[in-house]
Amino acid sequence: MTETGEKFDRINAIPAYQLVADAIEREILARRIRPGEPIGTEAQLVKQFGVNRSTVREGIRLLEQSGLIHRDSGRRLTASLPHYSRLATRMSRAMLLHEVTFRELWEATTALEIATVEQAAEHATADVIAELQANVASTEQASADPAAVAELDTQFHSLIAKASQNRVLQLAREPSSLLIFPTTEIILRKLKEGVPRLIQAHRKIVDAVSRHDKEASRLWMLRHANDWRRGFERAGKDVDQPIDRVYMKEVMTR
Amino acid sequence: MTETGEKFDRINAIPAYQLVADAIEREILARRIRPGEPIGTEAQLVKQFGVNRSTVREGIRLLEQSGLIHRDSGRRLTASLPHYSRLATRMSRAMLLHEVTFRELWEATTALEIATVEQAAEHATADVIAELQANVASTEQASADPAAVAELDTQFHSLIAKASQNRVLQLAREPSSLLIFPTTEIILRKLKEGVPRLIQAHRKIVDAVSRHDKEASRLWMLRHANDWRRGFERAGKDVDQPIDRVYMKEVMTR
DNA sequence: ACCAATTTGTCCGTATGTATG
DNA sequence: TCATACATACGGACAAATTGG
Repeated sequence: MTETGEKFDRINAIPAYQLVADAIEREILARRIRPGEPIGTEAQLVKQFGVNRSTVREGIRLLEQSGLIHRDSGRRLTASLPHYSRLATRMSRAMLLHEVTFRELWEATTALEIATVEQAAEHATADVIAELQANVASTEQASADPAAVAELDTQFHSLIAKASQNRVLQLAREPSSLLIFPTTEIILRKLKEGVPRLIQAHRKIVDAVSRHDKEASRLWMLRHANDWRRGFERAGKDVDQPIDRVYMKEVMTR
Repeated sequence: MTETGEKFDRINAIPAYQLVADAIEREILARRIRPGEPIGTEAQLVKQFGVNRSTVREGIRLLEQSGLIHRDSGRRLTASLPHYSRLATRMSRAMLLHEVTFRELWEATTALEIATVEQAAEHATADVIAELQANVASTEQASADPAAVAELDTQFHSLIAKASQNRVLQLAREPSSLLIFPTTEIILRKLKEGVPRLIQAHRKIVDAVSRHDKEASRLWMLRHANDWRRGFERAGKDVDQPIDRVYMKEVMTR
């Protein structure tokens, strides 16, 4: 394979479409093109890069997927901030393909939710607290409908993340939460006592957060997480099995 | 714009290249194409989808970027597991573009590293512990060279994540660690006492993990994190400023 | 180690639908 | 309303690289 007296490195010809994508990406990351600004039309890019139209288009597809560019009202290509949800969805899919277990998900999610609620207790504003209270009220109203409660539970934890005012935590918690919260519905459907316990935990958490009580926030989030895992086990699921893809339809569809 | 007596919904024509990408993605996510299996040649896809080759190629670019498909040694397209590092890099870039602050990064990273080291204390095997000990020994050897120490520090925390045997934590911690660990070098360069303190913390953490002592692991990781933040402040940086893109070159280059 | 078939990378030209001014 | 610009999609072509005898 490799000759003894090699003098030259292997030439790795990078495809032109990749170079096009790299060039545009560099401009955006270096902030020479700001989010919201137009990239230019395909014809302009063809002229600037000196490659064919098809090549430019392939390059654009690469960036489109990563969320760095975005076609505005159908037409113009503009630079954009990659949105969290998009990235989170990809991460979730990767986790599914890697067949992670519920235990792994639970451990990570618990740690992240606790860290998040502690920050929420520190930084929550009146606005967000009002939203949280509204959420808890809605959950009480919907307590007979497991699907609605599960949906509101997901929203509750997103609001806590919003209250934390920490975008890194928001970003880090989203992929696992996307995977784990759908199981809430299954748990609630099987366990009668699930809904009242969930509502109590949520109410206590909102109380603690609104009092800026970090310790109580942490404690109730921990209890909430433990309930959740116990619910999973009592629903007859094995925490060491890969999470069931059957229940994850919502993650698979874009 | 909208007429009063509308009978039909707006037709949103999804581009053909997008449909091609979606179709292939569905097959992979549904496990009808397993990771490692070939997708087929472009010509075959042209025949199956009944679209032009350029269209197929654009669709392929979308999947290529998301990591679901991969060009093997030659040119063949095969399905693949999206690798963590690839996704983590994208997340890191998103954080940079969103101009997150060091404080946000520090809070999230601290929470994640502590959760990770606790799991490591529970699940670490002899193999990984040996790797950790080797890492600490190397760090002691290299203690005069801040760049080398920073590099080994990053590796140390990756090994802790490996020891945790929790892939979700591994995935969740990587984006923020990619951003925060490069600052280590800057801190170490400015603060003489940084290196010995880092080495001591690492040694204590390895000790605690190898004794499966969760409490001690947590404690020393927390101290390590606090050192780090104090170092950042003493190096004259403001924790509430967006992280400096100047120091993040390594994240920007693929 | 050579050769033929296949496959990818790139290019050209063209047609069509549609958003914008 | 209409003209223009632009993105989408198609068909065909050729050179270089890879594959599999």
